Amino acid sequence: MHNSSLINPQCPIARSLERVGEWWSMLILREAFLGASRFDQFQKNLGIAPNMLTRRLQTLVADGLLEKRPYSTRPLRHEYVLTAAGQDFRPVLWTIMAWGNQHFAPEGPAIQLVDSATGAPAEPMLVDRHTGRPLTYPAFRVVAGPAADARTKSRYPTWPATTPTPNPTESADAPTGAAA
Amino acid sequence: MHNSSLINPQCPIARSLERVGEWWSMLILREAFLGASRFDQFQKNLGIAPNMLTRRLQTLVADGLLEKRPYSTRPLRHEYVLTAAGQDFRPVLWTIMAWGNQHFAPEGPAIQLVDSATGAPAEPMLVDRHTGRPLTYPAFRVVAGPAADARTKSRYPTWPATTPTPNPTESADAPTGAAA
DNA sequence: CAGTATCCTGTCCGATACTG
DNA sequence: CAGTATCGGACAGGATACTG
Repeated sequence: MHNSSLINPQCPIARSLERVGEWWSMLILREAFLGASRFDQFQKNLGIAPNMLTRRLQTLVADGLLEKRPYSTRPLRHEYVLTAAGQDFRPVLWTIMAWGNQHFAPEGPAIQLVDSATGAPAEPMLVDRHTGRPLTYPAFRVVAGPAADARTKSRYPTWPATTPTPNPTESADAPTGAAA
Repeated sequence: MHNSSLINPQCPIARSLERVGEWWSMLILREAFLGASRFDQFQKNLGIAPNMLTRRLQTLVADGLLEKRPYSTRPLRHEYVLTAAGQDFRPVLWTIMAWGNQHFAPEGPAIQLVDSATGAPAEPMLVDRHTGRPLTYPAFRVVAGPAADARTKSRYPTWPATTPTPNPTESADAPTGAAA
């Protein structure tokens, strides 16, 4: 999408999608996590057209997920390495991978997470970093945060649950409370 | 993308992207988690053109993430509810949300995860479901799984680390081992 | 209210050719 | 090897009109 977060410019999901929503972007990041850093590696491993690779690489750099830095000066050559923000995308990729394995890999996983030391397969699960409690629904839910604007507040409950101004179209069919 | 997993048809990330890679798909799922189920709700909350909504809803139903079921018979009306596979997408959305809040919300989070009972903000972290250990890199890594084909095996290390047939283009610059 | 049908535009993307 | 330039096709997506 071009314009994107027309209605919910604040939504962190929409904002993330603006950076990595294009099809190739996530796959390029996947390759970066795999160890690729040079133009050629991305191109061969992905089978992406060079002009598209250039474009996606540029936007990823512009968005601060990859850093372009010279590894040779004569001739001038660059490699593309993950920034801290890019590195932080790893859990997202791992979560997506787990979801894909769960539902779209009837033959079993083609790739999977394992303990590097023992090789034991690991299964990703979300917990709260502070308490360690599993992040399940409806024990946890998504609510408006401190920076929420009026529109966001009207669409997401606020906490504490002071019967937030309900969205008329939704209040009827969200019995236990809505999330995400 | 149309054709998509040209080179890595096995990759669970690519397979996931085939289902939810279109821009609107994830946002529609976000709305579904928020409680939306009717055509009108999706349309109003997203500001999406009705024909696009129809298309995306159809693919999501076809892919088994949403279920279309009648809630009225005269006139015939349908609602779109999350299937089990759709519900399982919630951790993905929450992880993306956390990443977006981390890096693209300088003003603070507009929405956030909280404990439904206490309202205490929660911060998602990935752990292994079986051992509870934090899924960090490089303690954990992505390797070829049991269903990996030849190409996948050549691109991902296998475990135990019997010096997997290294990808010539990558072996040089992946010192500690590559992941994801 | 819950969509379907039609038309149009933008751009993602692939293919190919070219350059230092 | 690491890209840039150009061309064309397919389709996502928007706008609008229409229906029971």
